[in-house]
Amino acid sequence: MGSEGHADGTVGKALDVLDMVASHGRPVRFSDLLEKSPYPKATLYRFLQTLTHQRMLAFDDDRGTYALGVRLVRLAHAAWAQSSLAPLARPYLDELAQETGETVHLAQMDLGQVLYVDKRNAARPVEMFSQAGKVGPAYCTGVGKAMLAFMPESAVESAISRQSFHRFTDQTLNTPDKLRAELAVIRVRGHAFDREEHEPGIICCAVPILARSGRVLGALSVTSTTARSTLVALEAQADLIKTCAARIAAEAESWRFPEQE
Amino acid sequence: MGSEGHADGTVGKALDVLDMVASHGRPVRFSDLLEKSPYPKATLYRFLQTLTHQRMLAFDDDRGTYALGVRLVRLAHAAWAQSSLAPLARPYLDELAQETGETVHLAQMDLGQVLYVDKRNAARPVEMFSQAGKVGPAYCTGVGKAMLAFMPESAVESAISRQSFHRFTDQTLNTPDKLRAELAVIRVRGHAFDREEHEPGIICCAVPILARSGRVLGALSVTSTTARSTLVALEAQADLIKTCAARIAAEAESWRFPEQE
DNA sequence: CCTTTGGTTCCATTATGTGAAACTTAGTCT
DNA sequence: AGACTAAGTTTCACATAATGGAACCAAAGG
Repeated sequence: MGSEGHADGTVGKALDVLDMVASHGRPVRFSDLLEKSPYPKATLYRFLQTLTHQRMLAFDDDRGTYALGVRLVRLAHAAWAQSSLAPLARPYLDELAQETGETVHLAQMDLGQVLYVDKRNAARPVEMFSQAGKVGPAYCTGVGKAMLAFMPESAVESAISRQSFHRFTDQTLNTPDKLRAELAVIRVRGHAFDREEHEPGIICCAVPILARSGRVLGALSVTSTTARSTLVALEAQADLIKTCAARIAAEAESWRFPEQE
Repeated sequence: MGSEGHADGTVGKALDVLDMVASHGRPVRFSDLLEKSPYPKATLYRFLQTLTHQRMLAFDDDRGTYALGVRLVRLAHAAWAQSSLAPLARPYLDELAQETGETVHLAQMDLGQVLYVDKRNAARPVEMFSQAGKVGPAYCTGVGKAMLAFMPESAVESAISRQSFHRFTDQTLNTPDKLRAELAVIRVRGHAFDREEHEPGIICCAVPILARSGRVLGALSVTSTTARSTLVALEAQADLIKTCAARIAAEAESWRFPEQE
């Protein structure tokens, strides 16, 4: 949903419109947007024109609908490629997936939500935007809790205030207090579990990726199913995952200026 | 780079700045951008502030550099998911990759360039340049030529005028006329080859994905290496690829309104 | 033929963006 | 240290560009 407070300036509003189109999920007509938007007809119209002209949106002539444009996919590729974490973590993910034989996720925190930036699937070798770019809840995923546990107090509270605490399964930590207690445990243990808290049958073990300064760069997880593995078995891999995370962190740290020209 | 004519309005300029950051490839300092940009200091500064505040850019405090922000990755996921082609083509790509045992690409045309929107790796993975969101030249790739061959005259000429005709290999079609001649052949034959025109040792066979109206929706290709296969062997798969493309087209066509609410 | 719904254009008003210049650091040289 | 320079940030008078109510147009429906 939109309404993230104050959309500064014209660009802010335009991007807000972009988000509205995105959140609609499928191509959307002018009048549908008009209802959702706080902007008057003419204003919204102009934004859509501009964004379409800029290829951030694509207008389908036949159906009269707007959808997100290809320019975004281009930009996102660049964003992914020049992000500090994902590209350099690639070989490490490969290795970890190899060693564990399970699905591996790399995630970052974005505005209180978990943003998956890369993935290795046990079965399916290469997945792309179908998976990278996906967002998920922070309070009931391994990676989410791993990151929260090591973030500064203020950031954690801000993130907590953004959680829905929807009860996905009966294992879901559905109150701020339960979550805070869990985070304390994770902090000393060094790794987080997902005990079927988000999806029944899905379990995982996750660790944070920490810079030397202590700042949370992201998180790394190994996911399995109750049919195939157990929490105990996953915990046995915890050190392996931690080592991997440490190596990614080290690499990220040492990546100071690959020298220009 | 840049200079795509008229950056309409404030949003246009802001997006222009976004592209400048993207095209730089790695995190960029204010002064570097200042040099490249046509905007005066204060103006550029304000844009960067706004974009950063909107999380379209991320500012690295330690290094004082700007990079593309995570919001883009989110948006791109949505763009990919609601695009008409890529999500519904997924199972077909899986199948084609399975059947051929080779690398499969799905691409669309964007502003005279090839935009790869999905990919399946060969069982024996060949490390190549392409990934979703990546762009490539149209005049020397199989998918590019396949699409051009079936686009309306005016669109083709507009695209041709945007090509660099850089000679990547000695097989590269390096003039508009050579390309036009090749397109005519492709048009009757129904499929395009890449005869190591972009990368030495890399060959492919590509077909367009056409709507019933004749409009080009995208292209599909099977790629291999000269070490492992030949053009003749690839051509033997042409019908298979065409069938696959036809099925994707049919699905795209029938996808009229999955009915709302 | 008249009405409604959905989309596009006009244009006076005013908010917003603009950019030269002044200012504040942080860094370098002597 | 002190003086100089480069890099980044803020100010402010001004003009441009965004705003949105209202008028307009085009299909669909009665």
